[in-house]
Amino acid sequence: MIYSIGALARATGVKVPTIRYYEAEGLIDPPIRTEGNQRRYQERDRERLAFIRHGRDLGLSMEAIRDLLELSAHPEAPCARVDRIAAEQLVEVRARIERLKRLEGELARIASSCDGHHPIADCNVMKALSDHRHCDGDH
Amino acid sequence: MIYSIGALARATGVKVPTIRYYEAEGLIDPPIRTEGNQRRYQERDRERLAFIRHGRDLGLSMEAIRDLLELSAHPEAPCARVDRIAAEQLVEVRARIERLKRLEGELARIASSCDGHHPIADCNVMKALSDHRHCDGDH
DNA sequence: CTTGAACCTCTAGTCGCTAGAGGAATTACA
DNA sequence: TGTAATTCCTCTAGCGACTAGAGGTTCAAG
Repeated sequence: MIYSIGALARATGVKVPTIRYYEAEGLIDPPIRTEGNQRRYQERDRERLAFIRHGRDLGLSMEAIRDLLELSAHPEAPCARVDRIAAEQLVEVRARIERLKRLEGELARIASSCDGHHPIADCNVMKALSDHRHCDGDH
Repeated sequence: MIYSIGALARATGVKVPTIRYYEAEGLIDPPIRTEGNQRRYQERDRERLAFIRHGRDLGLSMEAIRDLLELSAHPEAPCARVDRIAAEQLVEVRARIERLKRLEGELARIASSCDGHHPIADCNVMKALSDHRHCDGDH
């Protein structure tokens, strides 16, 4: 199976300019070209791009993905670093969730105190934003 | 109370270059200057900056904050738009939490399947990243 | 063979800051 | 009052991870 850049984009869900960007950043190899200078990709390019996409969706940085791709080139090495990258990401995701939950609580409190009908001068949303003392969070 | 830019930074938790950036972006007014061209802020500048900071901490975009500041200049208008901005933000925050929770689940599954001791070729983390079929999420 | 979609490169813009250079003003202390 | 440390000034450039657009070329279908 041979893909044009657009076909590859459809097959992986990565947009065309993003594919070119990944190539420029060295995450994927420059593919072969047609006589007319257009990119043509193969199955293994599609697999690599799917790997990248999945990692990005999981919140991995391009840096982390670059590391993983580098590691995958040495399949005989122990996978301790692979494990660590995943674990670090998990810690970060959990922290983000915690933080967002605190924000959710405060936003819910703020938003529910407003019926949208009184003048701005009396609006509790505005008051809440002006005055941080009501918050329990540490933001 | 008069603040130098550094004192204002300490008082609000907004970093010095960020204050200058907000000024350049028109979120805060250019303050008065000393003879030697240094910025000097007053209480109301501090309040406005605290408002901005609080909004940013709640995840509001600079755009949304700009809108709110604009609205606050018309304290007699009804606060329906204020309410809508807060409600929209709440919806977004909840969506972000949902999404992150799905990622957390997948990352936990991936990370727990790896003890860090086997070769990369056999690593489940790498396999999971290469192959999206095991995921239940829609990412 | 023509037409229209998809492709090419290149530059610049997005958001919300952050870092650094190179120099001037202010403040604290002797 | 002198001087040294700190803070301040402007300006430009960089970050991550793309996205948009201009202006031109190639490909594939009919």
